[in-house]
Amino acid sequence: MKIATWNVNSIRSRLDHVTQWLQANPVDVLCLQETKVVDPDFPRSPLEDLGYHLYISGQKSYNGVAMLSRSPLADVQIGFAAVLGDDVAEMDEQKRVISGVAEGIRIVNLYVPNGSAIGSDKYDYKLRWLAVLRDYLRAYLADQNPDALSVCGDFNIALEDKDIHDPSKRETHIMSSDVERAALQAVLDLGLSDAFRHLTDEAGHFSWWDYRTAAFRRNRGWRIDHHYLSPSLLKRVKSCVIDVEPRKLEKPSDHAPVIVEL
DNA sequence: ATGGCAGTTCCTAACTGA
Repeated sequence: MKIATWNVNSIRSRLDHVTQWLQANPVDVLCLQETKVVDPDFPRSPLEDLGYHLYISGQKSYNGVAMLSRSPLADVQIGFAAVLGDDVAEMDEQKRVISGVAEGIRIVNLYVPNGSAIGSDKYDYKLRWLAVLRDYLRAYLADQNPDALSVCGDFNIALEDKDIHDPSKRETHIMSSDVERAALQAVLDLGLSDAFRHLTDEAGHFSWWDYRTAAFRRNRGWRIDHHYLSPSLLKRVKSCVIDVEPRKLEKPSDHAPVIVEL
């Protein structure tokens, strides 16, 4: 089973890239982030014509997540409140969370807040959001027996220095501060492991490159798009690959897709 | 120290992203 995650930076601007990529890489489930479109305007037909079932949660201009699956997903749940109740409804105003079950695996698709700048209001929101995420994933893990939880998406955090082209300023940079890393690590301490790092210790593998300063050509990137697996799934992982090919196209997303095979 | 690139909308300026 292949599951992919890809921040497309607008599904309408990236529709051709996504359809071409799916034809070459017919994964079982594709999780998209930053679709940037309200649900009635989501370009469903070109993706359904490829044989995918669509599950979407979008908003105007910003954020937005979607799941494409070759087989229908069971028990699709949108937002934190679907699991944690109305106490966290405020956290669902930004559309960043969707999940569903395929082949008995609960697949969660996340777009973690960027955080803007350390100490900003958006940064505080990012940290609060990650605290809610921990409660949300704990509930899914408690539900699953045996454990079968796969969590992917754009995490907007690089956990290790080897996930950053230049870690020299990492403590003052958004996405790499100790506080952000600790907040994500607290989530992972529930019992989730990075599929990519399970398979390689190598530095220099990135999933996002700034549009500016020819960052992709110089491979000045960050590895911030991840697949996290519960223990029983980690035993089944065959590969976890970052596909840099779409990043080479004209008008690309600034992120590359990441594919895990179980 | 700054801005650089890209997408979207209240669209030719301002915002958000990372």
